[in-house]
Amino acid sequence: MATLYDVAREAGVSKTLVSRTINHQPGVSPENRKKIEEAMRKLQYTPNQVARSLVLQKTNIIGVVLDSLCEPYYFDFIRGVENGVDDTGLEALFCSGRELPAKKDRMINFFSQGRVDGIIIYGSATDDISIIRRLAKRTFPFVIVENEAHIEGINSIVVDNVSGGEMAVDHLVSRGCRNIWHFTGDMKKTISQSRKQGYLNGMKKHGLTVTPKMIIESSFEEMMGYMQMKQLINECAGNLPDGIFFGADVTAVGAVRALQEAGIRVPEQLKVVGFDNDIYCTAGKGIPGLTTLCQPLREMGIEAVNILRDTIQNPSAERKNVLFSPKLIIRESSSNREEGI
Amino acid sequence: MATLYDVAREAGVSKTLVSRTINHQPGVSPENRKKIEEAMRKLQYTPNQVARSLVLQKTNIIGVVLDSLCEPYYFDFIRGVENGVDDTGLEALFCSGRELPAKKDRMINFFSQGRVDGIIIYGSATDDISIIRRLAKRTFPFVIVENEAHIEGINSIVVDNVSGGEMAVDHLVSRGCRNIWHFTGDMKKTISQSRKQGYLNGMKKHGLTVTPKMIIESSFEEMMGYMQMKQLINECAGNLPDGIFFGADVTAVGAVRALQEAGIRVPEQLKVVGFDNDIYCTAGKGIPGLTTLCQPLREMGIEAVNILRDTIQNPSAERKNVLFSPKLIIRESSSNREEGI
DNA sequence: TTGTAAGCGTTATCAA
DNA sequence: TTGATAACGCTTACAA
Repeated sequence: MATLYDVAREAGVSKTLVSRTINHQPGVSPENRKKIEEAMRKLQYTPNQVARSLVLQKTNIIGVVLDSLCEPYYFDFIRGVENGVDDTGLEALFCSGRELPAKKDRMINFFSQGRVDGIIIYGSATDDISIIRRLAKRTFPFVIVENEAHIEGINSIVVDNVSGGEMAVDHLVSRGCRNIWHFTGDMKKTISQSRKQGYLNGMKKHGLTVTPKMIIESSFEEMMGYMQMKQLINECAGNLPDGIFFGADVTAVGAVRALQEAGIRVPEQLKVVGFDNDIYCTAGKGIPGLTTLCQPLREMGIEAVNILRDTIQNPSAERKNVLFSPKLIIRESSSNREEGI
Repeated sequence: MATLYDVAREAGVSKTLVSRTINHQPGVSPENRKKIEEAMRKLQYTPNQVARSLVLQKTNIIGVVLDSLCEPYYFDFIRGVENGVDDTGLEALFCSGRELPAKKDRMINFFSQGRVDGIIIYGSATDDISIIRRLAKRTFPFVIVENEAHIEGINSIVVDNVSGGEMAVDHLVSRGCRNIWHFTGDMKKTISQSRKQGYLNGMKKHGLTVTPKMIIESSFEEMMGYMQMKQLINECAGNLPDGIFFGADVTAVGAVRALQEAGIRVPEQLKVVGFDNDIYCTAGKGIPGLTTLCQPLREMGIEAVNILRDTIQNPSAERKNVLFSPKLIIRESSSNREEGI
């Protein structure tokens, strides 16, 4: 690979002039500029960005660490990040922690050793919190998204999952439900904990009592929702709830399938609210449209980039904590058909 | 950010010893090693990998450029790449060209300016070929995947799409079809061109004539398949084919939906073969299991990493061209129910 | 307009 | 075992 020095020699000028030519700076005579451009072409010169990053002390890259790159759930967030860097001169590079805390730690370290100007860390695993805490001790710019880690002095973007849970209960109550149960998400994620808290708050607000059996600890897997619902149908026979709030759409989809198989009609006998507006997991599944809480993931991706840019530009500026509100999307799974709603 | 020099000063030793300590090299007395480690901790020292990359002339990164990061189709390939770099000391960083040739060009340039040791370029757009040709003129290590670009002296990994098309026709013929039509994929992708060629080869082999109306130029969109099939049903009324080979599952899914709506039974009246084994687009769609040609995308991802590692290690070695075979997966959409197959 | 030289944060060679 | 010192490929005062 030809270097800037090679070009200078070939063109018979100093490195300074070549550097200026590359960077479209003034102070090069037209003749020399032409000679240099010719030399660059002849030698197939490409500037070495690593050397450039070293002297400029910036890479113009932001690193994005997700839990997985093989999960449609992240698509909107990824799009947001991609749109966020558009026309900023930055590029976003993505990698995944593959749902393993050690791997995520590794990727965060990888990036933070000067390889990028800042990091976006997506995910809400409680295991991540110590990793984040460690990173927070340094001055490296980063922003966490989704994790309600409650760490002082770091950038964060979260959805108000507690109020989302409350909204779900409010909605079910408004549709006439009184016996509302909750399937949690994976409780090792802070979002699941908050959504559960929202459920509890909502129930309390409406004067509805919650007993332990009304809360089913589930996960973010369709099969889990299916199996647990199936078991519930067996165990509770005639004592099923009239409404269920699921910590995630994917769980709801599995559970609704179990209900359908058992001949229990949704929403007539049991109303359902999910979380995430996960169109990939609901599309074409032959289940009623799922009422759900939608997170503005694309906007969050854009905002993550913006916040990070601010911190990179002004590292001593105060960190930001942004709270987005989920939006209730009402569909068939919670409708009152008999009332024509 | 503290530098190696800061650590050396703090520990009262030379940079050499600090460097050796970081890299776990011999030649440091235990006392000094301890002092240095303490200083590193105290200063929260993190080695600057950009500086390291500059002097070592390698980054230990491989860049992966996809057409999109928001497309489940790539999941298996991504997994393959992730598995491929495991335990190699390399990391894979992903980005997307967002289906725009200019953007893809930009990302390839971005990577190839010394920011990574090698690039995996996925996609078969004909627009990409000039980009690749340009990159091929340089010595930068890369491997293209999927694109049958027929460029000398570069690494490539492709699936034998021609033979895939032939296999599809063979299979339909073996199931009694004689009037077999073809919905192409996006014809701006080389894979679509090859699959069409395979269809033509197969038809010829079996002595079946192909007229222009039997080939429908389609795309990789479900809606496109749906609309075109609908139109075909209107136009051809009683003259529909008895078998269709689709250049992609996603198109097939749309078309089958149109057939179902028109009361045309698959596979009884019309047998269908797709391409890609795209479980995300077929799952739970309430259509019969789709007979399809499966590409070993995960293996291809692993192989891409391996080939790239070889080229990085030995840049003067001959480039490799690897051909994977698609595998026919027989499902209900092409079954002979009356014969009990 | 031009070129010299210092420096970015590392590694590595070579004396001491 | 140590520590100068010269790279790596670039940018940027500063001087000419």
